[in-house]
Amino acid sequence: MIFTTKAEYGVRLLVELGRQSTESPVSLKAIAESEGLPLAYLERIVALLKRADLVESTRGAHGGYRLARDPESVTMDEVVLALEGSVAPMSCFVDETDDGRVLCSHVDDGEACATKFLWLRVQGGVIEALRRTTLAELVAFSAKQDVAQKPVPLGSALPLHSAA
Amino acid sequence: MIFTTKAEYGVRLLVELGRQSTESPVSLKAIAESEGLPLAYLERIVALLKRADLVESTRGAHGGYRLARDPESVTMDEVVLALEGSVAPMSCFVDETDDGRVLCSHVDDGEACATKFLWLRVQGGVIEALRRTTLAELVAFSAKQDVAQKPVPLGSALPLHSAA
DNA sequence: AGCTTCTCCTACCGCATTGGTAGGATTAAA
DNA sequence: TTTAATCCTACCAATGCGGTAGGAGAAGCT
Repeated sequence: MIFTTKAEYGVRLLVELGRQSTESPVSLKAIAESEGLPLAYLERIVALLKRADLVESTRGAHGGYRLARDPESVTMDEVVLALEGSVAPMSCFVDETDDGRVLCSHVDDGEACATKFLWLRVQGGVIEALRRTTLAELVAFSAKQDVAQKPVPLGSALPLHSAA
Repeated sequence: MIFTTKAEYGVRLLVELGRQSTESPVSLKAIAESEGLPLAYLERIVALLKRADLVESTRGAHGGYRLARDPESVTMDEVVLALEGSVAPMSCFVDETDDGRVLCSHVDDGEACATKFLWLRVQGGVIEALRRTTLAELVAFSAKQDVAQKPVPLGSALPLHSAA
């Protein structure tokens, strides 16, 4: 498995926030219910997103979370990096640099480490695929599917994602 | 972590076999010693490669393994697929098709699954990176590094990779 | 003030997988 | 018939993952 549920849930959470175009914060409880995810676990996940300045929070009653940046500018490589800690193909890719691109730890082995050459290629493929996907794209995709699958009465006052 | 040590060790094993251009089989013990890997564990890994017809074996004394195909024709996507079982970005990618390209299990969810869209992209990036890397390329890379780092007397009759 | 609704924080826990070991059975060369 | 190798299966410790529990602070509402 490349990613864990932290990435899955975290991205779902961001998409859900992106669908709320309003600037009023959305509570985790609402998201957890609408996505069917455990609230306590989501709390830990959203903390990772906040630490990376991808979401902002307001505490107290009627508080919640909202996106900290324009969805167009949020690329999935930073999102996944914030959630998973690194995008490492192999356990020897532990010494991460600042960027998320990491280097194999046994660079100066006697053995030439042909595998490192391969894993770097794989890592490049993953990061490139993530980098060219923006949050805005995912939000648009999600909205499109919504309309296609279940046409929802627009303009309703639903508590969450009214397909608008 | 994208891959486990099964992929690491398995690829190393194939590269080592590829360096032995002779048609006489190489024992696992020799490879385990030269690569510093546990023999018993390598046995289980090479079984995966054999099941995928990537290596051939001869039993008994002076037996061992050799490549079953031309290294030029062996691409890393089949290798990793044989070793890891699948290249799945997320746990919902379990229903594998014949090809290794797998489909998300909740295709027909009410929720549009924007994440599936993302993970498919990532999976495509990984598979593409693997597919355009051949075993021959890795063998050549390994040999090049060898020469660059420690020039070896060629034509010797050592039992295993004469860099030792 | 006090209650409620949130975010926030930390410790804990069952479970599956991973990486590795042990021990033997089979095959074939010397 | 000994020896060197592949093969096969069961076992095991450690790790990480997904999830739970139980709060402590912050802000709105009455």
